[in-house]
Amino acid sequence: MKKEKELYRDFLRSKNLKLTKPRLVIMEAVFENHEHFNVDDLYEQIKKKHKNVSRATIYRTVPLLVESGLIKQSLRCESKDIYEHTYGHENHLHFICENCGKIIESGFSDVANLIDQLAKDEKFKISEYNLGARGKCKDCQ
Amino acid sequence: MKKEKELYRDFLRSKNLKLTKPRLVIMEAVFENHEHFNVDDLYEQIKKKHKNVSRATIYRTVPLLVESGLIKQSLRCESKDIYEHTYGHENHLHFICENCGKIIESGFSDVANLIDQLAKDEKFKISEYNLGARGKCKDCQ
DNA sequence: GATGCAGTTGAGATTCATTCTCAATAAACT
DNA sequence: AGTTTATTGAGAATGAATCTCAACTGCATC
Ligand SMILES: [Mn+2]
Ligand SMILES: [Mn+2]
Ligand SMILES: [Zn+2]
Ligand SMILES: [Zn+2]
Repeated sequence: MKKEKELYRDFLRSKNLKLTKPRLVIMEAVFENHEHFNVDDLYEQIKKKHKNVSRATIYRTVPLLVESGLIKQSLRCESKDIYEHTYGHENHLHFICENCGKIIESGFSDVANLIDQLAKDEKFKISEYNLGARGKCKDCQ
Repeated sequence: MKKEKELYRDFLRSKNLKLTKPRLVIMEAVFENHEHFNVDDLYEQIKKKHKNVSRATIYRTVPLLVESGLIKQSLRCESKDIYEHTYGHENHLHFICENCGKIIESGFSDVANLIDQLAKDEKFKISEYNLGARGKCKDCQ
């Protein structure tokens, strides 16, 4: 079984939640592509494969995927919360173009090291970084 | 005249916008306290001083304040956009406690320098940094 | 300090992402 | 298979943010 499915199943079990068909379909869709996505993107992607799941269920499942550590919420874009699967991927930061909506990924570890130091100074325990910037991509300036 | 009012007036003039009473009331309210705020906070604050301004006008004015450089949008909190006046203040990043909601401010420039370099590599023009982390403050661990 | 014009306001309607409700259904365990 | 308990889908509800438009106001000009 794929590592992420195992992790998901164990996570659900640990919370007395059931590994249902919709929950599996959603999780698989999330790992099917490597783009950042919002709930509606996911809904359409799943619909295209004729494995329909309601929006309500996607809205309910995404927070579970976040809690399980498989995906992370990213900077919001066009008034919608966006996510990306992060399990098995390097941390990185996001540059979001305010004009065309494009998301550019960039390095992370140097920035994270610096912030870790600042957090340490404040005795703050980081659980999730929120790092990026808005602006104009090179095509939109 | 206060420096920020001057800057505001010049900004408005440069865009052929009028310095109206509501716009002035809102700007003054923003500089009256040093907390992070959302539109509703501002609305209530202004109402308390009996200088009522409609929510619609606040929603219309806040983006102008952002564009003028007097305030910045910060990390959103409880599904609402939050802001802080930044004119005359050092840039800083935010550590948000997931438990008690406290916002801790910390240094910035080293982190910004690093990110500036990464953005330069991508030919990305930053208009707004979005830097911080969620986690637990020292009192909540 | 009256006039004209373009930008502005407030109130309420509207949009739209997200959350909620609840009756019907499915997973998990014995 | 039967029992229990969580889950689902459809649509209603919520609420932050935006839009509409008739009445109003800042401001430049005379
Ligand atoms: Mn990413
Ligand atoms: Mn701050
Ligand atoms: Zn762009
Ligand atoms: Zn705390």
